[in-house]
Amino acid sequence: MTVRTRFAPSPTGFLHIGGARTALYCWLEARRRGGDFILRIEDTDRERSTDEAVQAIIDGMAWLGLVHDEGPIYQTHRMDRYREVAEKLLAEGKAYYAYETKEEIEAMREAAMAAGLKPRYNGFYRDRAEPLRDDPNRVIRFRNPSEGSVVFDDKVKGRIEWSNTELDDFVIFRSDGFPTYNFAVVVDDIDMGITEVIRGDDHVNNTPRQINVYHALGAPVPEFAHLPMILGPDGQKLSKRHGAVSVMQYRDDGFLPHALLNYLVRLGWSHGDQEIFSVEEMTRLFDIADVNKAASRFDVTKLSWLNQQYLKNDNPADIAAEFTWHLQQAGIDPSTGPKPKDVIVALRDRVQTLKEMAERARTWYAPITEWDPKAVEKHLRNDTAVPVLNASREALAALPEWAPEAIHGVVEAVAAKLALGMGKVAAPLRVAMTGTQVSPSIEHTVYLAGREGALARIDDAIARSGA
RNA sequence: GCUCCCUUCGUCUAGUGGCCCAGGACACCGCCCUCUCAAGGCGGGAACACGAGUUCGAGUCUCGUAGGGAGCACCA
Repeated sequence: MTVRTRFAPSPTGFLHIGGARTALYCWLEARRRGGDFILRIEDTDRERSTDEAVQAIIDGMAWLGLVHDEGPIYQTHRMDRYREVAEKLLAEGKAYYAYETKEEIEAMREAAMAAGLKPRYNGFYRDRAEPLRDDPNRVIRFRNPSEGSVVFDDKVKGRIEWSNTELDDFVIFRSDGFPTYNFAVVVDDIDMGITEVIRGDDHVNNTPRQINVYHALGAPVPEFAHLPMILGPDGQKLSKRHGAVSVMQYRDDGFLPHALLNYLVRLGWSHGDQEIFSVEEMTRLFDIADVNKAASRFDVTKLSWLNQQYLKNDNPADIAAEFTWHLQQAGIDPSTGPKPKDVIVALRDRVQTLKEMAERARTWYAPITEWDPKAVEKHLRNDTAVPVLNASREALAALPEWAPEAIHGVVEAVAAKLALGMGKVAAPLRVAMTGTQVSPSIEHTVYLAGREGALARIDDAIARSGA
């Protein structure tokens, strides 16, 4: 039987970090085992579900490259099917109608709590052969086994046993005619042939009752794998106050999709001491059974390190498009300066995100507007600055080929000619090119300014030297 | 309250009874390299929650304690 996994978010917001990891694990498990990955939208909560959220989830997954093989399948399109299955259960006596009001149920819960028991439905209508009647409070409840226990072997948590006496006859169809989650998921997972249910561990408690529904329906029970939560850096539940929780926010902040994927795959899973995994390696090495049981914390610092690893090792041409997008986001017109891929080569050892890179690249796409007074004072207004600038200008103007290596040769030649150290030559040039004391290596800094730009900036710097 | 789950350096983790007076990575500190800033190299400090037990031997198995989490809806 082919493996089939699914990612089943409810469309009530953007795709967040936790959901993305769940989707990643589902996707990887399907890929490694040659199976299918299905996207299902759990939109039966009419109050909170929105079309924008559906789109946001699809966009987030597309950016990450987590493509589904089937779907999206919408639960709201399957109402007739849920009804049909509920009718079947009713006919077989595996479910029954109940008529308590919400207030009565609430009173029941409170009484149980007061008695030190867990709040459960008391089964009032369970064995009462009352004729069907119309009632605004009519719901359908599942007839849960009253004895024995449910045992399942969770792929990440291990063996879990649950006594049926802990479970009550839960509602499978609400009075408003909509199915409830615990019922709809089972019907969906059966119909879609899901073999591995991979989801957040906030669902472990639901699993035993769902397994009972599988049994009632005579369907094979799938494998379950419950993933531990991803916490914020402070160990608290991840939320907006921790900063970015939306996957798309990470794109906006300058992270590469595969860097995020790499970070996420290592959060709760490992393969020996390996830290860097290409997507291809992940699909080969990842095994849901190797996932850790304990929750983990989200650490942007390590994500940033990983992001830089990819910035440094990817082919610049491959990330040029993503970088160009960031230039535009920063209000920079890429056509007014050097080729993005050249900028990447110069800056990738110096920044951790594409957003930072775009910011630092600004100096080559527009005239210098701010001169650091300290830089001007220290490196332009001294005895050697003007001679260095003049000699450099002359050599640069005569350079046959405008390339970093050639420019490096010019800097060395000027240093030799004036009997100065490299630093004495690079510093004034750096200030001339950027107005600051910090930039990539001097040959790249000059190169990126372009010949015309570099000569003009040198002239400007000489003017500012006070000479 | 009840049920279930979790617990190795600050963080992510390796570890499946002897290879562990616990390894890697991020972060941090120091040194080296160096045209600035980085990147890189080398080195350093830093953890088995606690207590019993099983065993010749426990981070690894069992029980308990403490701490943390999840769920207990006509929400998913």
